Amino acid sequence: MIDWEPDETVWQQLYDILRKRIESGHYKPRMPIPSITHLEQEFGVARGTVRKVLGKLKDDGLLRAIPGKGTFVPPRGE
Amino acid sequence: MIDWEPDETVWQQLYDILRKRIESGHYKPRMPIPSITHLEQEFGVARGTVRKVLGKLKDDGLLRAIPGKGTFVPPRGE
DNA sequence: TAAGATTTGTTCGTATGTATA
DNA sequence: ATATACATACGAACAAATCTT
Repeated sequence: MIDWEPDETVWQQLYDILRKRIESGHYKPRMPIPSITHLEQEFGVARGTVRKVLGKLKDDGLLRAIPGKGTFVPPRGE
Repeated sequence: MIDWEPDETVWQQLYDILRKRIESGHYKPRMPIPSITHLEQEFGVARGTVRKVLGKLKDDGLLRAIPGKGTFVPPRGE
């Protein structure tokens, strides 16, 4: 999934992948996405890289994190 | 704060600034100073530059870093 | 009530690559 | 060539919130 001889950086590629999963409905509103630890393992990247991407998606309003619970796709319009 | 057409290098200027903050008591003993990430943002410099300066202040005995916790001003005499 | 597991959040430590002067 | 400075990316430890047993 991640290209290790990249035109784009790792975090940019991961951003694109997760954004598509949200916008395509693969990750559904009101549902938690996989945990940071799970995403690290799924994509073989470091925690910091995952957190950087999730931070940007939060800035975009596409995700909302709740400490101790998980990271959610907000319901539409909220 | 940082002069971008410098007589001194960026890291030297940052060293002077942080040293003054420690010696003036602006950063107090037993208290953590702002994180590396915070200092990056406060001064608009790169992580490597902050780490270079903190490394020198540690060599001087003016700071002590504890992984996962923070970077502290040691109590006097310790 | 207490203890453990899970999850997000934060921190320092380290390495590599690129660009510039 | 060397030093400066930036960005990226890795790892590890610590902390706090939440939930379950």
